[in-house]
Parts: sequence; C-alpha cells; structure tokens
Amino acid sequence: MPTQLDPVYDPKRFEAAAYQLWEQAKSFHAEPGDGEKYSIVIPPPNVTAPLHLGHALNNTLQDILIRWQRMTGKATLWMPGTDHAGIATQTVVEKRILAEEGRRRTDFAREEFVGRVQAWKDEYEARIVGQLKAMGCSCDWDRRRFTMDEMCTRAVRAAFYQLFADGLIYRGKRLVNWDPATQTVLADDEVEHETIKGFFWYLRYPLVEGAEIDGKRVEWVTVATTRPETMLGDTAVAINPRDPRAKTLVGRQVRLPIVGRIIPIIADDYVVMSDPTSEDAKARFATGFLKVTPAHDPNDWEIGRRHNLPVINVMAPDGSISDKHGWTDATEPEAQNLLGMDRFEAREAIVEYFREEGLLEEVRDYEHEVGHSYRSHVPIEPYLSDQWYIAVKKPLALSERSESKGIVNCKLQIANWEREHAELVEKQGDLTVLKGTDVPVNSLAGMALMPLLDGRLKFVPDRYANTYRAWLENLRDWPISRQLWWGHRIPVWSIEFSQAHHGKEADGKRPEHVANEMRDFFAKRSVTTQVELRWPPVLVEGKWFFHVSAMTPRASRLLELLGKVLKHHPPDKSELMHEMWDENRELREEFGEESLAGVTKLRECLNGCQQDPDVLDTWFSSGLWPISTMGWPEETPLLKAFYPTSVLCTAREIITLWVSRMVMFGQYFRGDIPFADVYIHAMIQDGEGRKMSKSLGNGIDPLDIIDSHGADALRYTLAAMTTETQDVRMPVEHIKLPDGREMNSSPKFDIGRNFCNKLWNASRFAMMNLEALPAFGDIDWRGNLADRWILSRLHSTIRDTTAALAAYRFNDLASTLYRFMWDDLCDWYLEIAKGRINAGETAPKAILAYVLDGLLRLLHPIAPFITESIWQHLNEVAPSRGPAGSAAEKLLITAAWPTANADWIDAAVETQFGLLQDLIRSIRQVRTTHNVPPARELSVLVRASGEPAALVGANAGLIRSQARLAELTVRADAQRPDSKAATVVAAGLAAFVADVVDVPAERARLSKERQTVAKGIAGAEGKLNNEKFLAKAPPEVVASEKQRLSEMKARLEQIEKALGEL
RNA sequence: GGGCGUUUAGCUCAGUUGGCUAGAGCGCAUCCCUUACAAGGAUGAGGUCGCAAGUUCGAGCCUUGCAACGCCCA
Repeated sequence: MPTQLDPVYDPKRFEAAAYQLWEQAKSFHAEPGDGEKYSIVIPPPNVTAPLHLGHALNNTLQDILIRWQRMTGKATLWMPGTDHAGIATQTVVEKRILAEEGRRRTDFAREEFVGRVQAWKDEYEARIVGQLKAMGCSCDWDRRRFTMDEMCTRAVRAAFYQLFADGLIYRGKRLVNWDPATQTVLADDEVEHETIKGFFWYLRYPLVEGAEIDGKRVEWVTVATTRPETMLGDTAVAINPRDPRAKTLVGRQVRLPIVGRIIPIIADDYVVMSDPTSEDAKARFATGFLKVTPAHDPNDWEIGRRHNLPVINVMAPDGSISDKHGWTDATEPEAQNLLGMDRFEAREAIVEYFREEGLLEEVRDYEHEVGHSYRSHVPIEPYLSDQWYIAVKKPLALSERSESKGIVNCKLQIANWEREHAELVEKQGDLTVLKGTDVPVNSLAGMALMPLLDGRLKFVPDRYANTYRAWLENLRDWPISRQLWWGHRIPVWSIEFSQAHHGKEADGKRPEHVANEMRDFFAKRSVTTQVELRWPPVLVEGKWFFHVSAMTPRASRLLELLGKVLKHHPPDKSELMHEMWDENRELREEFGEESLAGVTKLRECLNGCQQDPDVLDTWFSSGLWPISTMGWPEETPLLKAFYPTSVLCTAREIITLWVSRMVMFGQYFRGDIPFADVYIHAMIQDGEGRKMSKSLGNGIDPLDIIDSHGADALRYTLAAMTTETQDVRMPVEHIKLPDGREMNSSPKFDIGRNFCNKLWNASRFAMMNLEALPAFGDIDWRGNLADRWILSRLHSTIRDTTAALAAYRFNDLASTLYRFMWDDLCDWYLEIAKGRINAGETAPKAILAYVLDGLLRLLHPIAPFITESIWQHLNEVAPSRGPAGSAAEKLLITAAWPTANADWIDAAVETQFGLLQDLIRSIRQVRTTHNVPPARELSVLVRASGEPAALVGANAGLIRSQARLAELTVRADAQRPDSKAATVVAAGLAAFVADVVDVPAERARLSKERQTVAKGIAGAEGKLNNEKFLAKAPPEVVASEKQRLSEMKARLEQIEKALGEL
C-alpha cells in the first residue's frame, strides 16, 4: 500500500481487494459455539433475473445489521441463497426458448426441460452471488443454499410427509384454467385474452310457484348469460339483496329447464343490478338475476362457497357434455340428448330448446374478453380439478409419527400458551379459538398468530402487524400444487388398486386387504417409517386409489420402481420376466432378491403406481427456508445455535405470502418462531412514483451504480433514504457514458459518492499529519476546548449511531454519521487542527488518529469497502492510537464496536463551542455582506465580561484562524472603534469588526437580524404573558422560555444600538 | 367495498411521548481553484407544514371531516 491516499476517491482501486481480504480471513464464516449469537437468513432472491435496486436496498440493510453485530463480538451468521421461483422461472425460460428456438415446453421431455431451467438457474445464481459480493454483502458463502438443493429438498420432503401424516394435507377441488383441446391446465399467464363478438342470451327459468311483485304476477326469472351450455350445471339463481324484488323472491325456487333440477334463489352482493342507463356495460346488460354454476365459473364458485351450493361438473376433460364427471341428475330425455355433444354444439342446442319452449326472451350482441389457450387457441374452460391443500385452520391431531423435537415443542407450546394467555382465547364449541376469530389456537394459522399476540414476534414499523394478523385471521386453505415442471415434485404416489380380487381370499374388505398387503411390502423393505398411506382410499372417475407419501429418497425410489414394474407387467400377464427389464434388476439390487416376489404378490391387487405430476407451490419451500437452510429435520448444531434468527428484512409485498408461512412452519416443525423481528423496508419507485420495471425501462441496475459511484456510495445512499414510509422515490435519469454505453442512474447516488469522497479526503489529510504521533495517553486534551468538543461529539455520535441501529433507523444512522463527519470533523475540527499542527502542536494528531479510528468503526457497517481500505492505511501510519494504547485490530470488519463514554459527552463544552461557532459565523457573514476579500485579515474588538470574555480569550487563536483575523481584543468596556466598524452579536457578547462597513448593506443585515430576533421575542412574550401558559405548562418549559426571552432581549438591545450608531 | 400509507422549500425527504424563531441533501444566488477534498469552501435566498373544523396554555405532530395520490386485500 502507498503511504499516502490517492487524492480522489476511486472505489475501483480498492473494493475488490478489501473483499478479498475478508474472504481470506474467513470473516464471514460463522460456527456454532459459545457466546451470543446473531443470525439472519437472506430472503432468497429469485433465480429469474439479476438483482435490482430493491434487492440492493434489502441486502444493504441486512449487511449493515450483520456487520454491526459482528463488530459487537457476537457469532454472526448471514445465511445466503436463492429461490427457484417456480412459475416465474419456468415462464421466463419458456419464453426464452420459444423466442430463440421456436420450441415450447411440451416439445421437450420433462427431464430435458427441467435441465434447461437448471442451466438458467446456474447462470443467474452465479450472477446474483456476484452482485451481492460486489455490494459488499458479508454472507457466509460456505453455507450458500438453493431452495431445490439436496438439503432443502430433504426438508421439503420431510415437511410434506409430516403434514401429510398429520392429516393437514388433503386433496380438494378447485377451478383451474383448462384447455380442453390439449387437456392441460394452464397458468394464468398462459391464458391469452381476446375480445370476441358474442351474445348475451336471456333465458327464462320458471318459478316453481309463481309470485306477485307490485301487483304483477311473476312466473319466471330471466338470467342473462354468454355461455348458455353451463346452465346444465346451475345450482342456484342469485339476486342482489338490495334489489327490491329480492324480498319476495329470495328463498323461492326455480325449475331448471332441460334438466328439471329444482334450484333456490339466493341473495348475494356479487350480483350486478340491472341499470339500462349505467356506464357499466355489465349493469346495462344485467337482468338482476345471475345463474350460478359453481363448477364452470370462478365467480360462481365463490358464490357457491358462500352459500354451500352443490357443485355439478357437466363436462368431460375434452369439453364435451358428460354425466360421468359429477353430473348425476341427467335423467330427462332432453338432457340425455345433449350428452357427448361438444360444448359449442350443446350451446346451440340449448338455445334452440329455450327458443322452442318460449323461454328465450332476447338475444343481444355483446363484445367481451374471453380467455384462450396460448397453445390451442380454443377458449379456456374454467374446470374443476383436484389440487393438494394445506388445512390451515384444522385443529392438529398429531400422529404418533410426529414425535420429532419440533412437534413435541409445538404441542407443549400450545398447551402452555392457552393456559398463560387465557385472555386471548375463547371457547367455540369444543374448540379453543383466538378471541374474536374462528382460528383454533392449535391450528397452523393459530400458531402463526400466537407469537404476534404475545409479543414475541415484532414488526418494524409495527403497523405491518395488522396486515399479517388480518390475513391470517381470514386465511383459507392453502392450495400447494402447481401444474408446472420446475419445482419440488409432490412426494405423493397414487396407487390404483382393483376392486375385483385376484387372490384366493374373498374377504369383502378389499381396500383394507390391499392396504395391508402394501404395508407388508413396505415393512419388508424397511421403509415403514418413511411412507404414509392415506386411509381411506379415494374414488376418482370410477377408479380406486391410495395416496402414499414418501419421505426419503429410498422410499421414493421404491415407489418409483414399483410403478415401473407395474407398468411393464400388468397383472393379467402371469409372469414377471425377471432379467429383461432394468427396473426388475434395479429393484432386486436395491431392495433385495425378495422384493421382486413382493411386487409379484402386489401385482394381484394393484393396477399402477404413479407419482403426482404436479410440483409444490414455491412458497412451500420458501416457508421452510429458516429451518431447511440450517439442516432441519436434523437437529443440527447450526439450528441449535442460530435458530430462531434475529431479524427478517423484507418488503411489505410478501408479508402474507412468505413471512406468515415461515412463522407457521417454524412454529409447527421446530416449535419456535423463525425470527424475533420482522423489519419491513420501503419499496423504491422512480421519480414519478411508479414501480421500477423492465417494461417501463425505469429500473436502475445496482452494478451500474457500483461502477459509476462505488458500492459504498450505493449503500450509503440507500441507507440514507430508508425511513419508515412505505415508498421512496428515486428520480431516474437515462444517461450515456463517454464510452457509448447507456444506463439509468439517479442524482441521489451523488449523496453517497460525495460522502465517500469527503471521508476519503478527510482521512487522507489526517493521515498526512500523523508523523511523530504522540501517544493518546500522553496528551492533555482536557485543557483544550476544541479537543474536548470533538471527543464529546464523537461519543455522542457513538451513542446515537448505536441507538439508530438498534431501532432499525437507517436514515438516522446515515445522517448522524454525516453530521459528525462533515460538519463537526471536516468543517470545524480539521480546520482548527490544521493551524495548531502547523504551529507545532502535537496533541491534535493524537486526537485526529483516535477520532478517525472511531469514525471508521462507526461507518464500517454502512460503507465497508472504503472504511476497511482506510483502516489498513491507518494501521500502517498509526498502528496504535486512542486511549487504549494498544495496537488496533488488523481488520476493521472484526474490530470492536465502540462504546460511548458518558464522561466524555459534555453538554457544557458543546454549548461553549457553539458560542465560538456563532461568533465566527457572524464575522464571516460580515465579510460576505461587505464584500471583504477573503485574503484580507480583519481586526475584531469584542465587548464581553465574565464567562464569555474568558471563553473568547482562551480561544483567541482558534477564532483568529477560523475567522481570518489579524487582531482579536476582548474588553469589558469596548466601544465601536470607528464609523466603518460592523457589529455582530452572539450570546453574551458583542463584537466589532473594524473598517469594513458599507452602510446600506450593514443596515440591511442588522435589520434582518432584528426582525428575526423580534419575531422570537414576540412569540416568547406571547407565551409568558399568558397566565394559562404559566399555570399549565411544565415549569421547565416556562423556565427555558424565560431564559430564551432574556437572551433575545439582550441581543435585540445590541442590534438596536448598532443600528443607532450607523 | 375493507385495511394501510402519503401530502412539509423548485426536487427528494427528516421532524421518535404536542414545547418550532420548522430542518437536511440536491438545485438556485453571490464570492472563493486558500498547500485533504471544486465530488470542495464561505455566505445567502427560498415554507401561511394538502384543505376545513376541533381539543389544548401551546398543533407540522392529537381528533373529526374533506380532497388528491399510492399500495394491499376482497
């Protein structure tokens, strides 16, 4: 290293080297051991794309906390990693492949496609890690995780298995986007919306019993629909409760034409009331009656849920009308005729039927949006399909398999909690629920709410606790299956068995027999404790299935081979051809000679065994992140040491999606909250308040800013912007660099760069002056006001900085350090020290070395690169500094966090110094107002006595150097020396600056000051003349007001006098 | 529709249990390339704290209403 710093802050010259220094020293690595712990798990960035500015903010804040805590001496773990982000990543890869190769996902074999996504993930993971390192993030890279790596996968399987075994995962129905042509489920973004010209058909549904409304006989209700064929599945007609007709009609019934089904008229707010003059097309076309088909429309599905309506699916997967998929009352001949028709044929036929029967009231043209498959381009059919769910409000009935430590803790916790927080719970039948909710205490949702209610889980800012609570209280079961290929494959096998038995025993208890056969098979392969067979079996489209969940790779493998064997050797073939098939050989090799015989036996009752094709919702694995990354389900030393983590830093958009899931899972699987604090930071928007996004082109790439301003500048700026608001705006500028590249930047980052440049140069100056540095212990700093003052300021800053960090007040942190570094140190102390050092004093050197040492420590969390680089320098120039007298730590990253010494924080010193600052500033103001050339030295006569006189006298040198005076005299009876002298007034004194005055300018200056002071006096007098103020305000407020008034009056008097003398 | 947030200098924002003669940075104006820093220094101009009412000795801060903008949930 050179002995002198470069004259300009050039971050490129030291950032990489500093990071290397830390990595070589293994400074980021945490080991479980004795002592206090501090840990954070990173919100794993999606591998979809490189990090944006929001990530930069998020990770900067985490790194600030981690670096601070590391310096306080705690064992500090920052767990890094990335998220596979199921749908998002799959979609971007699909788009890329389509654009570049013209191929679609389904043109690939599943494994091949997943391989392509894997390659994308590898690329982006590497880029993301590179970005985090460039930002200076001190993550424990040795422990880097990925939500689909081996360790996390193990946790996902174990968690799924446990929930499955405990009966909290079930299969249920849900409407999905169904493409009847390709017969696949589509994600929402695979649906293309097209405006098509269609019709509204107005269909009459006869009332079972006629009614009378406003004296008119009513025999039917008219519904308007764009999809008449769905009427076959209608299970109600709904009307808005505010509709005047509702009073008479709700509760009555209609007979559904064609089908003959009797269905009720119900009241629901969702129904749009008829209004022919409305601007809303829906209201213009509405009749006020809505046919409700829960199985074929998402909105109707919700209405059906609210009113407990039956759900009748009238279509086969190919979109034809069918009575084989849930429609059981297709008995009328009219209905029978429709079976087998395509949905659009059926539409025609149904409309024709209504026309013939006189039930078609009207047909109107209607343009509307219809979702179409991006693949087949046929209209999407909202289709009822089976999905896996987690029951979030189901009371726990833990199986005996769930006796892991976490679950035991969780049981204990619930029992204790109910007892200790009786005021927070109430009985609802047999259930104990959280007061005012329907959430059982011993449910997943209940366990996520408990720590919030009892204060263990805190949100910062605390208003976000509302979001969290309201969401959990109104939570519905969580659908966890996704029809995707990229993700954790659902570890459930569907095993189809035959009801007809092939074996000899005719026991009439076929399912139990089959279950026992399977259990026996599992037991002989020693996987009994790794598989869970769900009882009872389920009937799907005429076939019987068992669902079996497998926890371990071994159990999964067994089921996989079982499936392959069954596929190649259907039960009607009598022999297994042992050696011809790989799976037969593999089964024997991996599970023993006997296993093939076992399968032979099972073959008699099983038709097939297939793993669920779907994958788990991404949030399932993210929800496990705090425990999976630390090795759960093993009770690892890491978990013991660092769980629960200290804080989670994230943005408000995922409080519900992610934070709540982590708490649920942490509580359930580990019996403890995953983190104590949840810090929610702002979202960064552009100058117009819009979200930064690719499509708007208003995003800022953190690497661009690191390139142009340096990583520390990026970090400092982001921290300085971080207040408790929910959004921060960052004006974006599109700029062209000299080398032709274009990028987005923001003038905001100049704040950080200027700050770093100032720090760099202040350090440079200080270190240029540290030759012949005296030991701190050898100097007498208590005799010098400036020295006492800067040390007082340093220790106030230590105190305030630490408090800001503890309260997650990052902008306070940045501004506290800014004020100390720039205003106190650079503008005042350094300028004072300059003169003293030039005059041969050595004490300021020791003070400078010590103050710089402390400042670097305080700034390290926010600006690690520059501080570490300067530190290395300082260690060369002044290896030992400060009152400790020993050599400073080799690396700043692990140097001790300073402690505020209360004895050194001296309010009186700060007041005295403030008075000198006032005086000096006033003299400088005189210079400017009277256009005195900067080089001209002035002569000042001060009128003061007592303390102020002593203060000025003792610091005459300081005042002379800072105000550029040739002469400074203090006398109690000083008079204005000449007619061109200006008068300045500071607390307790008046000073005359000789031979400068431009009379009109001086009059203007003094008048303005008089005005300011007079305004203050008026305010203070107003208060003090008010009896109620004297009577009711606290005495100390009254006293300080009196004090202020008398000072201002003295000041005014001086000003008046000076004005008079002009 | 329900919940939350924002509105303070031209711009971006502070203002933590009400005590304010309302602050910072940028920008602006004047002067200064003074041997750490022009990415700098000195000095200054700039605000009836969205609007209206109320509580209080005292309101940028608390209450109510209104307006505009934004986010989340349904």
